[in-house]
Order: sequence, then structure tokens, then C-alpha cells
Amino acid sequence: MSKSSADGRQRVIETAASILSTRGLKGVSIREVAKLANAPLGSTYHHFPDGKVQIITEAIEWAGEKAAERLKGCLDKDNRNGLQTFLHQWRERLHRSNFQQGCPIVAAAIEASQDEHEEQIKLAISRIFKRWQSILADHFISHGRTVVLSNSMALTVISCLEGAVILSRGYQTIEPFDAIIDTLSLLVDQGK
Amino acid sequence: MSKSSADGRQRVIETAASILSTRGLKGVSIREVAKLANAPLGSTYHHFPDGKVQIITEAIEWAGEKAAERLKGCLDKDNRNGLQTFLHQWRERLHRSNFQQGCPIVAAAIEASQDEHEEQIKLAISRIFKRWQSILADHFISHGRTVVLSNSMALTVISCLEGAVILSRGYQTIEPFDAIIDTLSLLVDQGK
DNA sequence: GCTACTCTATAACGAGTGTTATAACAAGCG
DNA sequence: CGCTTGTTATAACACTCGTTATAGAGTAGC
Repeated sequence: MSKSSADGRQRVIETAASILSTRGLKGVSIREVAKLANAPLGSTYHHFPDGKVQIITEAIEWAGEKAAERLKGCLDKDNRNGLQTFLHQWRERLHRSNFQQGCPIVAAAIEASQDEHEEQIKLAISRIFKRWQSILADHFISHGRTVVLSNSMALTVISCLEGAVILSRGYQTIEPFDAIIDTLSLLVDQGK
Repeated sequence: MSKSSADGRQRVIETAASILSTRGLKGVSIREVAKLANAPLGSTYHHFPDGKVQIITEAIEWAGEKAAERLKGCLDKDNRNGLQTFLHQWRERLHRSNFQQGCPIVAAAIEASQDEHEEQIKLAISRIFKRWQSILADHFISHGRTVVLSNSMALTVISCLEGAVILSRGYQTIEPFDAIIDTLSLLVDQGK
């Protein structure tokens, strides 16, 4: 496999993830992805034989894993305030994009049908969510919390974060996101 | 306006809201809504001259206002545990629908484009979110919190709730929702 | 040269979309 | 009866979508 074609394949994945995060699953059109990625439409089905489902699945996995590593990096680097810096990174992403870019995994989770044709998408979604949860839970456990409480707190952090992204996009204001940044720090510090 | 036609119009709105909450904005097709609502396709554009945008907007307003009144009802009825009973109503809705029915307002918020054609949809979305926020904030204020903290807590509750709905649908498990029920009660009781 | 293989270009298919136009139907009323 | 008014039925337009088929380039190995 040549280098340039590998780049083209990756560009397709990243472009799909970008559109997914702004316009949702049904808003991703193969033609548009190919055009924006400077990849020929004809070659899309060469690199992704399973078509759109495969592109979306790989986009979810790529974006989800990237976020997971960024989260893990923040927590490892600054054991005390790592979560806060991670949240501020999300805050900047929201702000910079003028509240256009949301979370691609959430967008797919909202729209993915019960159809067995999209089964792989739903599997990728829950895999990514669970990856994030275990990273956060491990962090809380290492701070002395019980396993049960840590998992509960991890789910709460993810829920709050994802919900705040949606609300901030709806308001076209960073206010909801700033609110949960404050509240989550109260919650996480509680009983320290 | 005859009674049966008024019923048909309302059935269209409710059917649109239902599909919106399970398959998202682009998953709502006028033909399917009309069929499921037992309303003739030809009459849809008679009752909703602005077409799909109008139907979606009214569906959001109807579903959002219904939720607002249910929330207000819970808080007024049981001043102490009203929020918990409201959350449990959502929990049952999720469970009963086998994690199919999400929040229609969130679904629309994810997919509504920056296009000026869908401007009314975005306005309805932020209006509903703000209505929920003010109901919750008033509740917290009446419990002695400051205005700033109350608004922050209200935004956190909504974010957490909406995020948990998405996560539970992704997991196909009620676990995330139960986690935030517990955590939110800690947060709300804190400093009481 | 020739072959083999990877990739690309173009066109087309079939299905679905929101929307519009036009004709028909039903009911009330003079 | 005619006539208006609110509703419905049917077909059609002008797209866009995912996908496939087919023919053509580009390139490496022999």
C-alpha cells in the first residue's frame, strides 16, 4: 500500500468524523466526505468495501480513541487537576468551532438505528464509552475511592460532559459548559 | 376547524416527536409521519404550510413543554424528592421503550444545521432548554441557594440527565442512568 | 516488452426525500 | 341547484442518497 493512498484513507476517516460531529450520522454523505478529503469517490469503496457503515465505524473508533488518549494523558500528567485540564480542552474546542463541533460518538449514538446493518456502529459506540469510563474509573480508584463509586462517578462525568456539549451548542453559549466544569470539580473533590 | 382534523393535526405532531426521539431529525420523513398518524400526506401541507421545519418545530415545542410541566408537577408535589421522582419517570420511559426513546430536543440539537432555513428549530430548542433551566433554578432558589449557584446546578442537572439518556442508549443498559440518579442526589443535597 | 495488481474515473441504478400542482371530494348555506 | 370553503387524493418534479458496474490509468515485477 503506497503512502499517499494511506494518507487518503486516513483523511477520509478524519473528514467523516468531522462532519459526523457537526451534522450527525445522516448528515454524512460519502460524496461530500470524498470531496472534502480530496479522495476520489471511486476509491472510497476500494478502501472501505463495506461502504458507509465501515467509514462511520472507523471514524468513531479513531475519534473515540484519540479522545481516550487525550484524557489519559491529562490524568497521568497532572494527577490532581488532570480532569480540569481535559475539560478545558473540550471547552476550547467548542468555543473555537463556534459551537459547531460536538461529539461524533454522541451524534452516532442518537441516530444509529436498531437495524442489524448498523450493528457494528452501535458496538463501536459502546466500546468507546466503556473505554472512557474505565480510564476515569481507574483514576478515581487510584485516589482511594471504591470500585463501585468510581464507576458511578466516571459515568456521571461522561454524562455531564456530553450533555453540556449539547446544551452549549443549543444555547450557542459556553455558559452550560462552564457550569458543569465548576459543579464537577465540587463533585470530584467531595470527600477528599 | 372540525374536531377530527384537529386531532389529526395533533397526531402528526406527536408522531413526529416520537420518531424524532428514536431516529433523529433526518430520520423523520413526512410520508412516514403521515402514515403512522393516519393522516393523509396531502393534508400535511395544509395544516403545516411551512412543511417539515414547522412540523419539527411544533413537535419540539409540544414535547418540551410536556416535559416542563411534568418536571414542574413533580417539584411542586414533593418539594423534597420531586427531582428524584422526575428522574425515575425518565428512567421508566427509557426502560419501557427498550432504550429506543431518547430526548427529541437533544436529537434535533445534534442535527440542526446552521442553515437559516432551520433557524426556527434552533430557536425552539434553546427556548425549551431555558424553560427547563428556569424551572429547576427557581426550585433551587426557593431552597435557599444563590441565584448563580441555582442556575449552575440547573444546567448541571439537565446536562447530566441528557448525557445519561444517551449513554444508557449506547450501553443498552440502565446502569449509566442509575449512576447519575445517585450522584445527582448527592450533589443536590450537598450543603443542605 | 508484458503481465499483474492497485487504484481511479464515470455513469448509472434504484430508492427515498421535501415539496408542489392539480383535481376531486365533502359539507354548509343561500 | 349553485357556490364557497376546508380538506384530501394522486401524480409528478427535482433533487440526494448509498451502491455497483465497467472501463481506464498508474506502477511494480519479470
